[in-house]
Amino acid sequence: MRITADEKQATRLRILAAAGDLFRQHSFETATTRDIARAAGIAAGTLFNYFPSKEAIVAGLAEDAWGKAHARFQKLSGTGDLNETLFALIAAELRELKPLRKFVAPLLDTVLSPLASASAHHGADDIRREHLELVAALIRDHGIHELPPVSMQLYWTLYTGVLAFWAGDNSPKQEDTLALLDQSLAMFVQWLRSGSVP
Amino acid sequence: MRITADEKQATRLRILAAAGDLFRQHSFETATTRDIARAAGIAAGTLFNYFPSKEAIVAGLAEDAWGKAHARFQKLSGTGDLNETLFALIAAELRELKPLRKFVAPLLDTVLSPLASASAHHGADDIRREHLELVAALIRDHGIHELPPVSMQLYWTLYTGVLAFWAGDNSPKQEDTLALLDQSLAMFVQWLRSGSVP
DNA sequence: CCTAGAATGTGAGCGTGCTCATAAAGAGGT
DNA sequence: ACCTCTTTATGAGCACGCTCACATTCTAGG
Repeated sequence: MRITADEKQATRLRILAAAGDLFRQHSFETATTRDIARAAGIAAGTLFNYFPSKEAIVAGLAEDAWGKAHARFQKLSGTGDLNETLFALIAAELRELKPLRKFVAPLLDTVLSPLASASAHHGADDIRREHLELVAALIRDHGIHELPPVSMQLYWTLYTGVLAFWAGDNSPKQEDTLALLDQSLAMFVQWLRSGSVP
Repeated sequence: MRITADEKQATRLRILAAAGDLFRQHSFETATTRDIARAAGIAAGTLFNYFPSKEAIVAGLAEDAWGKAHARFQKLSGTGDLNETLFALIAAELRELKPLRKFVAPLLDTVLSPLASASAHHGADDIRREHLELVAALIRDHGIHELPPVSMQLYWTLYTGVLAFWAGDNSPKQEDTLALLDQSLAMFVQWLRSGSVP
């Protein structure tokens, strides 16, 4: 049984589409892997030839969204101050992630504290690395070259905190999240500057 | 079948002790609820008359530790500045939580983003409320009365971030965690002051 | 064509956390 | 003593995520 790369890619996309639909209609917990497999037209076990775990399916959906957001951000990357630039980046991410808002929580538990778990989670780790490299580059571009050692850990904590809040934010247009994001970045950038000047 | 409150309390403590031992010997995931029940001398189902979920057992262990830490903190609550006071509080907590360090991670996933889930998790929610009230009181005691609206959300994000780091910190005496805690509090307090002065 | 071998699909089955109908065991009234 | 009623303990059983021995399907070499 040999199958073309096209067919494999098609199956992968069918799984992602089916999973997205079911996660939206039900929830991450109530949509079972058996349901997803049936909706994608494959056997229950086959699902795990494509994704090593249920969470990895969400990571697959999320990776797409993050990729799109970064592509879009690179294009209109203006020349505001650091605050505004970071805000624009994360706002772009939230925009792309919006369809996944209700079921990204499982990912946060996985992506969150991975200071010890180097490459435990496959797709999720890439998301983290890519985002952090992008942010580090932006910080450098704005003239801050000597970061306090724990800077990026602190940044990541604040970033995931905003995402966690956003996932449960029921204010009209998730405007409460934007307020929290604004304050988080203000605090972080102020601290960055005060730490690198002396 | 009626049982004295003493017997119930004794069973509860036997469960907590057995669970603590097994979580330490194995891990949160590999120690099964059946194992815990057998070690406590009860049937598998009886366990769930005492704790609504496996995570709730960890919450029970943790609640004890947090309580002890707060009691100890109240006694030697000196009159340092806000930074030092918060550092002392959290350091006291970490000291008491140390035996649980390897398996508190499941709690963080539960306690972490609970901005939406009002009272979803029983013991865990109490831990959060108690800690936040204590911190809010300390902030007030140090002359800061008008908190920016998202202050406590930001604080909680930083606090759980430190705990998550600590849970996976393999540096000699978890000294890396203390460095992160120091910086986190410095950033937070600096931001608090700059926000409440104007 | 045929056949050997490799890659992928399949679903029965495992161990898990947790539930629920039922059994067992007191406390209180007569 | 006896019966009733309430509370707790029990373990068979459920649905889940995931695994693995096997079936199935295609390619390649003759």
